[in-house]
Amino acid sequence: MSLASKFTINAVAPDCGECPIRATAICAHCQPDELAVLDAMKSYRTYKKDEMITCTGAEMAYVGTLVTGLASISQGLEDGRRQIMGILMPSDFVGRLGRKHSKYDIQASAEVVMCRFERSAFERLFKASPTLAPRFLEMTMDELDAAREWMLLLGRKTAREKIATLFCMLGTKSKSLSMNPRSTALAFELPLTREMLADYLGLTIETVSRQISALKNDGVIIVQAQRHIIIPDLARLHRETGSE
Amino acid sequence: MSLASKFTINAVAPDCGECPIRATAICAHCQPDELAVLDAMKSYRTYKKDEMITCTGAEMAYVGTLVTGLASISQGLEDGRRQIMGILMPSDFVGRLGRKHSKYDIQASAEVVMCRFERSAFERLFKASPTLAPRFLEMTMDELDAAREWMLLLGRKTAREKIATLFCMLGTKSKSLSMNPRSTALAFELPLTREMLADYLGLTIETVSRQISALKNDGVIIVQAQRHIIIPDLARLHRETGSE
DNA sequence: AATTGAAATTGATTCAGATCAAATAGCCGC
DNA sequence: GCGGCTATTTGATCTGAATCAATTTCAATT
Repeated sequence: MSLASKFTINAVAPDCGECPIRATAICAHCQPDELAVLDAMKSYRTYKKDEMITCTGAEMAYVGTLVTGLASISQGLEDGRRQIMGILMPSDFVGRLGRKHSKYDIQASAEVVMCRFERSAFERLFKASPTLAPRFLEMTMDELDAAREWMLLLGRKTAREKIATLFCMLGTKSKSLSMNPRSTALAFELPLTREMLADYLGLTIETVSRQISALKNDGVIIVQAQRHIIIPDLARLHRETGSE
Repeated sequence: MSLASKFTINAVAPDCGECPIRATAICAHCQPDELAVLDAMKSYRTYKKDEMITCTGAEMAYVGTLVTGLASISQGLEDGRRQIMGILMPSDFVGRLGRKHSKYDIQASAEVVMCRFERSAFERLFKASPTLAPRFLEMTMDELDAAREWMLLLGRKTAREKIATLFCMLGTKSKSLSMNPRSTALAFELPLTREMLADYLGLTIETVSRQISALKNDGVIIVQAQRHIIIPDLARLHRETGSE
């Protein structure tokens, strides 16, 4: 059986030892005994693209880790304006401990597999565990740093700088994952629609589209098939971000 | 000796039992034995108005709690644009555990007294303590929620809504502290200059000033002596925030 | 009370990004 | 390969907030 079918089709929870995000999720530092407890508690669930994982005010029966796919955390104003506060990627944790009702909308933007734990049971284990809390704290502090970096972007950067900053981040991430980190040119697949980009960057889709075109025309990026972005020179792109 | 002179003039650390923020700071849940350790470790330091408590890239020898006064956490773009990511008030914690160098500028906006701990010693105690980490996690999650709420404000609210949202928050806080929470009218002292308001809300000082004047002309707020704000009707102000 | 300097307001104008409105490009099922 | 989608790009115009430019207010000092 392929990994993909194991994780996305059957939604049968495989052994934690085979989990692709074992080293980076909330369970990263768990010892075998704790892992066995989590293993027994967990259940997998698949969410289709665009399905809501939770929404503002809803009771959260489960917390858990995003195993595969992509999701957004967002908040809306009732007139339709929406701001995405974060993009959830594999190994990110979903659910705020100690809170019964969600403050945010969390929506799958691609098919998602979650490794879920019943919330109150998880909270009990969390209190007793020597490894879960430190890892969770670390992850929460990283999220806080990311949120603050985004506040600078939302409050003070121009539309062009916003796009450049996001592409620079995605490029840097793809570089760190790539085989050949010495090469200056690099590429990545944009996992977000123009609408999500707009809601993430505090812009409209039209402005997003125009600024991507402008960066393309200026040779800072190469756009292939709308979603495939090539960065010929990351340092050049970085100079467009307004930072440092 | 008055409390004020104890905390702001001599900067001699008083006993934790007398500390005005004992119940809400990171030490809130400490038992007497732990408190004694913290008591022995702590030192007080005063920062003058506008003094930098730390700045981006600087090594943080100390972490600690803001006891009195007010400070801002901010990040700047080298062309002078600046975004305030948070306002630190008494009982807020300063310093990110596990990080040697500050990512942010932290500046006193009024005379500040900090209750400080040598960073590495505090981190050692933190790992061993049964009460510090849960409290710190709780505080960090609250900061993350606040940051995300601010992302919605920065990315999607109009200038008028931004001002209304901040005033509504300050008004609500002052109401919860007030003697007479039943009264609909309430007042507070704005602790921020127009420049800080602008850097916090992602606006210019001119726009801040214009929108405050507009809310005043529309009877939503009453402004006395530039910094003293009266809210005749909190529900009316809330309707201007764009939320809910 | 007069002086001074910073903080805040107000006015005139500009401009970046939003809004309104087509046109074009991909994509899926048939 | 052909409709019928939806996503995206591009164009024209409008507008909210920024910028530029004076005042005015206030607080501190003399």
